[in-house]
Amino acid sequence: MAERITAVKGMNDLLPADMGRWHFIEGKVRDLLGRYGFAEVRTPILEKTALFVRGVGEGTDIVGKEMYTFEDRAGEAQQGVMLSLRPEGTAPAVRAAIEHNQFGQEPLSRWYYLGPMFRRERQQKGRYRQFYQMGAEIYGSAEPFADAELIDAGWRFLRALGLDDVTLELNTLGDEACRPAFQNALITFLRERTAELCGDCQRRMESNPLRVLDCKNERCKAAVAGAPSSVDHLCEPCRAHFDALRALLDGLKLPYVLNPRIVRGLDYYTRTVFEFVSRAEGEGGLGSQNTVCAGGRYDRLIKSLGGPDVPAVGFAAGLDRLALLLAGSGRSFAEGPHLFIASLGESARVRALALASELRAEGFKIDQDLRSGGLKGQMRRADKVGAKFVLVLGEDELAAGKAKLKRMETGEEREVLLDTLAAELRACGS
RNA sequence: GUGAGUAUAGCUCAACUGGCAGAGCACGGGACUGUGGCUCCCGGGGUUGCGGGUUCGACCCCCGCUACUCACCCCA
Repeated sequence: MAERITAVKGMNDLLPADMGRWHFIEGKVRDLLGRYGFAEVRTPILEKTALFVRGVGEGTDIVGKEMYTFEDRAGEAQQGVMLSLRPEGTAPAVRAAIEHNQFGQEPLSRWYYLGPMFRRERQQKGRYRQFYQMGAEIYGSAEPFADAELIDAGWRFLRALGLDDVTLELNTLGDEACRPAFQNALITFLRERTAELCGDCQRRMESNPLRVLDCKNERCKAAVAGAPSSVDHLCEPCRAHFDALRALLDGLKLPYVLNPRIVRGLDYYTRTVFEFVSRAEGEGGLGSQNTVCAGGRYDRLIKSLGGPDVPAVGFAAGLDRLALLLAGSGRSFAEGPHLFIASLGESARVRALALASELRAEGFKIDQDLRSGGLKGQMRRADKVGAKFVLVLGEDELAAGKAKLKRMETGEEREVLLDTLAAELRACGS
């Protein structure tokens, strides 16, 4: 036997049995975001590495050590260009918007994307090297109304999935006017308590002091309990923005908790940041990877990527994690056929093939067993694939232009004319 | 990148102190000649992750490797 070639580490096959959940999630993305006026954009999976270095931030872990990067084959006279599999969706969407002059043509745009992202991390529950993200972005409004509508869209999306134990956590990071002062205050505070911090945090103090606030170590948590909060160091415009957003969320009856420990891992965020966190625990939960959707405002990103000075706010949701939550919910997302046609005898088989084709053309989802076999086996098959109805087509029925239509759920069965079968199925509410 | 745990049938797991590798589910068939689910019966399926060592004998003990899982880190 030849040696087997297996999938690349951290990259999962989504098998047909999983797709019911995924279609459900993707359907809700299109439905919900469509209602809010978001239009889909699809960008390439491969981008120039420079896009992420500039857009996401050179110092971030994502860009610094998690990207799949390689040199493109060199052309005739030029050097190869460094390319990367996209690790996130915002920078590519912004790149496309700039490239196609979206900002020159529409002062306000709502875009969403959906697709695979790649990060070379050590995988664990809900964290894979190829994973799927949906993201929504609003370009062109600096006002808190944009933040509020976007958060509302994320909230309604998660509710539409039936995820009730998800909570919204909110924070603000300030902007270039007030964040430096806050960071200085924080660093001063931390320096006085260096001895109480874990090794990781002593390192983070210099590299990314905000992260110390997010440490799970109990001693660190205690040490930073009285740390300065970004909310207390906001400049006047940032404070007004945050207060207005909170009032708008209250008006939307959208519950949230303030969490000063939320810090985003991407450099481009300003002002508003938020996370939707799943509180489900145990088998159906997500363990430590429980942030299911997260985002914030990034007013400087478009300009820093060479576009006009246009403000933006957006979020991304991890679809693998949502699928995991749905899988643990015990709900069924089976996509069974309307009708399974069971045929007996060669001429009935021939008729069944044509009948299936006609009904499929009418819009019905039809299944049949393509192997010859007894009625029992075909019934079992129909049950297994979750068919709502079974049509039993034998030689006797065929001669009379009839067949028996059985509703699987109740077992009731009655004769129907083949000519009126489509109308019958429609009437049955299938 | 760091730490811990696990590895036996497609899946979930058994197998006493080292003594013939098993069950449930799933799959196929039958009980029921043209009626699914429930029940009962039968069946196919295995290099016990890989390599070495100890032993009369290894799923079991020892060493190495690999993979996976969870956690840290990071993030959605």
